[in-house]
Amino acid sequence: MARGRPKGADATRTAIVEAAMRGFAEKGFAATGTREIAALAGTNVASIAYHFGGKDGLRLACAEHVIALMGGVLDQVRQGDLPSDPAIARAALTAVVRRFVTFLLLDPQARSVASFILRELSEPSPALDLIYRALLEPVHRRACATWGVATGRDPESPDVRLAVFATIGQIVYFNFARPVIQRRMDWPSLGPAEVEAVADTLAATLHARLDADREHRP
Amino acid sequence: MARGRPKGADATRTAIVEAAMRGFAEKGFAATGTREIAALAGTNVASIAYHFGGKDGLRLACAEHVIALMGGVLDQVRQGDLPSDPAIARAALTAVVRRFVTFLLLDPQARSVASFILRELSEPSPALDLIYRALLEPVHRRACATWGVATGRDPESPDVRLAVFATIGQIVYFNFARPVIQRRMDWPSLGPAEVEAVADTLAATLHARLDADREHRP
DNA sequence: GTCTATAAACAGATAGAC
DNA sequence: GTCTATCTGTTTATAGAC
Repeated sequence: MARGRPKGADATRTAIVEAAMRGFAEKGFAATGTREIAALAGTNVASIAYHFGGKDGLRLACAEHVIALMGGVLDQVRQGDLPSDPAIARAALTAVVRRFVTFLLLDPQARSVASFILRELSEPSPALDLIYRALLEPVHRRACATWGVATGRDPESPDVRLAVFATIGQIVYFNFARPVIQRRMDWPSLGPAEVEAVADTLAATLHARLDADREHRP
Repeated sequence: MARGRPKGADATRTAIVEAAMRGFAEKGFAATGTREIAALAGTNVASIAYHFGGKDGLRLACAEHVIALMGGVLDQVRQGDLPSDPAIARAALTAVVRRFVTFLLLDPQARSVASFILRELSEPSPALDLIYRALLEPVHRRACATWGVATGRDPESPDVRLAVFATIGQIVYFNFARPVIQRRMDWPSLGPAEVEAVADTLAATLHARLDADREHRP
């Protein structure tokens, strides 16, 4: 049986998860059938129940896949000691924003990952709990800490936490509103040049906000 | 003509659309069954096919409902002449941000409306075209024009258009990421007090960005 | 216009051969 | 582990009574 993909149980698991990620991202959880996923993964329907216990188990496995994938990108954020100098903290935040928006707009895997999280936010499931604890909460907390160093403010104050959320919101918006943005910007395609323009705009907003924070609360 | 009666055909149409909006927003298009919609609307399954031709027709009818509903809110944005003074333009943008975020977070109808648009962005259908032309494009263009007055920059320059998108992104993020935000902010509920905190943060970011724009490009 | 009953296609889960 | 065949329930669409 030549299927064009590696054999073995582990390869099958991976193939199913990746096929499910594509389906869930493009059409949603309920709209993506197990038969469709199995066919896309080059296997049969029963293997989904065998490997994941059912469709819900597959959804959880996708969440773990998302965490592992995004964790690799964001580990650079969580790793290492907190910057001690405001200027360095500011540069670190800028770098994270640029790296994050580049990943979200250019990496082909990012599309399904972001879409998966977005759908979990609309229809919360146990998978969202997992993603929140392993991904969203630690990253947000670390970003708040860095923001605190950059501005001299209390990192866990409501306003700093909200400002960090607003910054994240800007970034992810450019991912999921892509069809509207491309149309309004007259961008036939969204390549590195366009991403740099977006990153420049987001960095400018970030810098303006950080500077304002430092001025008003020294 | 005999209309406005609670039991007429028009009332049935409205009830079905509103029930469908709730279902589509909470669980998605595919996951919401026609039986469930009919039951929620207090009618039977067959009436959906009778009034809308089928489930797809109901989806288009929901898009028109969204446009009509948001049109009422956004007419306040589009109405009147453009401000001529930078300070007034700045105040106008601030007011729009505050009104928009308050609407998105407090109005019960806004939740399903925003969620419907969000799902259209993930799974584009003919409804998205309609919403873009009638709603998103005019509002964004008007916001860019006001931004131009407030900062003295070219309203249709790529960076202004992107900055306006970023501002919009911040706002809508607080709508769809609500479960994550409530959890991280330790907010058991999201009422007027919490919305004001969000609005303050967004207004601060807006002001910082506008001031930076005016300084660097007088 | 509203509703019941039904049709035809679909879903996810599973038993059992290999 | 992989797969076919099948079970059970649900979906949308529709025919026809009222």
